[in-house]
Amino acid sequence: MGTLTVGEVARESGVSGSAVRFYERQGLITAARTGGNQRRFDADAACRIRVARVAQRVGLTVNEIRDLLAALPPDPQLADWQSLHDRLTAEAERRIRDLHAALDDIGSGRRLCEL
Amino acid sequence: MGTLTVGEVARESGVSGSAVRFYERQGLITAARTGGNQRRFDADAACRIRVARVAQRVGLTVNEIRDLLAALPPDPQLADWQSLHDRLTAEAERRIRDLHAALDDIGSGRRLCEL
DNA sequence: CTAGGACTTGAACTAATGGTGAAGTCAATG
DNA sequence: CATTGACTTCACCATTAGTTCAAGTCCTAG
Repeated sequence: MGTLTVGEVARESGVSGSAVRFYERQGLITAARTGGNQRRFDADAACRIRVARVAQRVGLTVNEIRDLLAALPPDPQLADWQSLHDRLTAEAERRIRDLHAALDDIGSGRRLCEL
Repeated sequence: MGTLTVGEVARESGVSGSAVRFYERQGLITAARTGGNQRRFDADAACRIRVARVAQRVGLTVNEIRDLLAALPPDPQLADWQSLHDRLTAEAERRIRDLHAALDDIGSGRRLCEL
């Protein structure tokens, strides 16, 4: 039973209202509707958005974040957040490894550029 | 005195002809023109493009790569490529540090998500 | 000298990304 | 019961990195 409005979630998560609606359209968060068709969010919505913003810094797209958050059940427990954290961490580490691989390719400058 | 056509640079660098023209428009490479207005590239053009592609993997945009390559003189020497390499490496390392910072933020899961 | 493959331009198009804005509707309060 | 702020949808915007198209021009090998 959601109780939070778009504006409240926006304030709690630090993003704009239009972003909150955008994230709902993209499936990062879900909302119940009032009789007057307004969105009402659960307490974990702002939380999901905060995680999403960190995930964006890691370089995940909104689509990838949707998939990541899809693994999170409604009314998530500590262990659920923990496992999300682990998956995000793993992804960040994978991207760091990719950058190191690019660095190695740069290092082999001769292969990059025979003059 | 450029001698390479668009097609030759494309083959040597592994990108399409339209991409070669695109990179010229964006200032990543420069071309002389024949009497008949065709592009003729110097030997370092394919080289620049290979560097550009690695830079893209590092996450630089075409605009950023233009700025990076702007530091490379015409007829670049080994030391010029070396310094380019160093700047690109520094940029990659900066991005790796950003990812580590994001990882740290994830680590502070409690701050991310008070439930 | 001529055939045809490679080249020229500029504009339109693609496709993804991450939202924002306008016009109109709802709801809580004084 | 009217105001006002929050809400609604959907179309649109801007950026990024090219690709594609058409109509025409160049250049090189035979």
